[in-house]
Amino acid sequence: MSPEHLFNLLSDSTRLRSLMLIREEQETCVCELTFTLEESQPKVSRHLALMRDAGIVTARREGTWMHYRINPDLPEWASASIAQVFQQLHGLEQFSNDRSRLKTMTNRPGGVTCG
Amino acid sequence: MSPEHLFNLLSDSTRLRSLMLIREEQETCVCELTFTLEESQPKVSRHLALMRDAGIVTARREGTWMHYRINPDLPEWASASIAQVFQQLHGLEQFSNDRSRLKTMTNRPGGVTCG
DNA sequence: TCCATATATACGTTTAGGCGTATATAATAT
DNA sequence: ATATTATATACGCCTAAACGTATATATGGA
Repeated sequence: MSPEHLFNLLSDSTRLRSLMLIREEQETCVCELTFTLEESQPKVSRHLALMRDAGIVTARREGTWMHYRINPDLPEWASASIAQVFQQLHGLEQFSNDRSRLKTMTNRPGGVTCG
Repeated sequence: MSPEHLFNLLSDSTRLRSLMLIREEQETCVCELTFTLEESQPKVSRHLALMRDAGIVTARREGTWMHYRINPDLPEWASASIAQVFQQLHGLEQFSNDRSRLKTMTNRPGGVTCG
């Protein structure tokens, strides 16, 4: 993955907000993202697929749920850039609002089942 | 400027390479960028105009030359993100090659004329 | 005034990318 | 088998954005 490609993925609102939540929560399923972003399920899935295909996130199935997390095997420049960027964006209102909204969600699927 | 917008600007190769050089050199004129990137003058100018319009770089005229530098008045999250990202990308071959090529350029217009 | 150099912009074309909607797949439960 | 829930993908449409080429603007010098 080239830097240009990474930044292109970060340049869409749905993807950036999703990624911020995924990172915050370690792992997030599609239904949590559609709820939080208030976007349609196909829209969220499509954007997650783009990030998955690019290798920026990985997917894990648990029953009918798909849990997404940031790919732990990203090249150093990529994971460091993401980590630092997200630290800078964390305080912005948009992302703060998203985190708050996710907390209001009921019936969230359980988190990591062990390791 | 939104984070999405910033990342969109960083997602094009011509803009990203230009910005890396501008940051490295503090200030860079259009002719230095067209020489280094081996791209057409209109193409480089167009991309610089996009970054200028977005407020990510500023332009300073000196005779017929236009010198571009990173806008010192960017919001904190933006300037910090750029600084950290660029630190991570600095070692990548593409940008290292660009820096080397710029050094081979003769007749470069003089740098900052004072302050 | 006329020319050369450096840079910017306009125009038309082409491609990439996002969207809504419909539908397909996958797992689970009845 | 069928239904339900969660997710993914396909299709057609529409807009944004990049490109090459031509041209306009701006500065400085003869």
